[in-house]
Amino acid sequence: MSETINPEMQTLLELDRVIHEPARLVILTVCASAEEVEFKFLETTTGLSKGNLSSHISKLEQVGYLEVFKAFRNKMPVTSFRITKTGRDALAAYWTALRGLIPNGS
Amino acid sequence: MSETINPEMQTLLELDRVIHEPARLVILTVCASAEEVEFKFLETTTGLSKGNLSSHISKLEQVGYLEVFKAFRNKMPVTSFRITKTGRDALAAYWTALRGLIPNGS
DNA sequence: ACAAACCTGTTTGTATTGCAAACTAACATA
DNA sequence: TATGTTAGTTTGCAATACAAACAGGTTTGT
Repeated sequence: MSETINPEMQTLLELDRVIHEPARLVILTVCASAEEVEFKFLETTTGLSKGNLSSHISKLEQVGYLEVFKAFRNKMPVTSFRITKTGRDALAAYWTALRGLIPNGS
Repeated sequence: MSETINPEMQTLLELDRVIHEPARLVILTVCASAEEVEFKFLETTTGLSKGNLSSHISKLEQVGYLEVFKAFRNKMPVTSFRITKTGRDALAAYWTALRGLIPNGS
């Protein structure tokens, strides 16, 4: 009945959608490159608007890819993030999946 | 005012969203691998539902990445697609962009 | 001849996103 | 006091993704 579905297609269709969103991929990548990252830093390095950044971060927190730390510095709120092991693994898996999908030539 | 934004981040955030959607990436990839592709073939090779497939194809047609040909075979409607030059170029550009983004190691 | 089932797609309705403008809250400065 | 700044969240809207329902026609069975 059902002809076989190309496994590469399957892989593509099963990509982690949380990470696949470019804004979140950027955020997660930045977080993966440092122990701990602050909101303001993310804002400037990514160029995302505060609101957009805030909601994408919420999503990443929801799914457990990021931990959020709230504190005060000079009496001002400072929110920081750390990527979790789950998040790091998910990111690695995403890149691995993509690496397998990209065609060689042009 | 604005501290510089990492150019790799920029690249990521500027990925062609039409192609970035996995379903459409699959469709376009299949279409790029053959002269002409039929709806039914796409349905079975991609595993997408008819409705889903239909609307993604509409989108790809809208932006000029796909041409649509309607005909009848054995009295039944048969819809076929060809990737356009624009579409092929966009797909190549997408892969090129990604290739530059994927980290080497794990 | 007639209806039930099937084929090939499209349209519709819903739920989820992505996004930035508007907002909150607290501190700084004049 | 009031005016602005910093740091982030919430709200509201537009765009998307998705599958269920639908449409138009053909074939099969009786």
